[in-house]
Amino acid sequence: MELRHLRYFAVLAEELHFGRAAQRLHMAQPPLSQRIRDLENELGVRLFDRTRPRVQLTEAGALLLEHVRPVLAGVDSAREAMRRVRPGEAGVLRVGVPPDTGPPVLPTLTAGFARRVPDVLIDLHELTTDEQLVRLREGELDAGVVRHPGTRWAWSRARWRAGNWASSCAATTPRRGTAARSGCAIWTGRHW
Amino acid sequence: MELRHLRYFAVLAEELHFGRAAQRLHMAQPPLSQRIRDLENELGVRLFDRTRPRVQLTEAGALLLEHVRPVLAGVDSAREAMRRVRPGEAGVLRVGVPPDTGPPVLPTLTAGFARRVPDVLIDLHELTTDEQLVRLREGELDAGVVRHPGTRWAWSRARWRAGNWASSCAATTPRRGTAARSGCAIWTGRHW
DNA sequence: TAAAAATACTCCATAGGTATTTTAT
DNA sequence: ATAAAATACCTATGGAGTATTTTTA
Repeated sequence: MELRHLRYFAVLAEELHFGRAAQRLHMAQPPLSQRIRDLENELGVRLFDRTRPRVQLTEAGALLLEHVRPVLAGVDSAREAMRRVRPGEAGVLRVGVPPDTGPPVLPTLTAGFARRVPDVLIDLHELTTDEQLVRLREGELDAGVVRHPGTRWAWSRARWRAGNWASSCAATTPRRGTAARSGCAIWTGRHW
Repeated sequence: MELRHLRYFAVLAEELHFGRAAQRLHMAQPPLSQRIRDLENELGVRLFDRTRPRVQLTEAGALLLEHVRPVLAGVDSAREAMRRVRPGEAGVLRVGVPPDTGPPVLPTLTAGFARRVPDVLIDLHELTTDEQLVRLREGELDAGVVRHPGTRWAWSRARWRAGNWASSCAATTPRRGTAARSGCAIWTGRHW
């Protein structure tokens, strides 16, 4: 049993739908089914009832969820504690944002990022996408925020695979001279 | 970050010695060093001080340990809860023990096993090793307890690799007709 | 019949092992 | 010089992906 299984279980317990849960977990549906099956096999207990029209938690599943939630919360708080150990160490993150990014979006982005990465100062620059690309190439920006026409961010999938998934924050490593030189906001160095 | 890393970290934090910790974890020293390094890289924090004559927890390491202990305890209690969900389901475990197994050993074994696997009844039979082997082959026993001349149980390593490590309890799956037919007490089906 | 979960397979990332080197006393 | 941890390299298990089948409403 690994945290992976518990995370998957917790999300599925919320969604009660393998397809949607897999989507939220940025993965395909079959591996999610497999991991849940593995967990059930290891514990020797059926956690979800798939016979009904809708997937439902079994009694055992509900009981497990009560145990799993504090465990996952504990892991999060451990991460958080480790972040606070190195205050300000990570330096400044220079971010480009579209010029017309209004109050509903920008505060949400910065607040969310600051909560996740408290030891990084955000240095915002209002720039068009073209300008952002130029400065990213020049190493004058560490990250760029883009608004995608669709409902999802264009880079979500790629950033997730690169290990830098940060919700609605596009972010690269803040160490100067290393990031952005490659010409995009994806960086594989540090997990946030 | 997976439970694997946290388990390794917790043991190393107790032993403060990579070699001994690896031994306790039934693994070689290099992979332990690697996993600890991975954890340190992911958290961006040094957890152990290797420069001193003895390995020591850093301040960050000590802080992490406080977070990790309740997490691991929570996982254990989750497992425990899942075990209690299926009372008696696992059936009867027929165990052979040497005829001269006295009070200090046998109660420890049975009590330890009952604590780990509360939903299995133990059916003890006093038998010599030869008799045990015969009955294991015939499917009349599920497991055999042997006393090894050395300080460790002969099967420990093998059982660990098979996923059935159970401290000082030799145990196979209690499902009749499946275990022991292979002629030994090792079974890879169910993790306890 | 349509939607959703399970299965079959393929591939790759990561964990573990062995041999060796580096480091610190 | 010795003990211990780190590194290099190889192997293999397990997890994720795609395609497909099964199930059930």
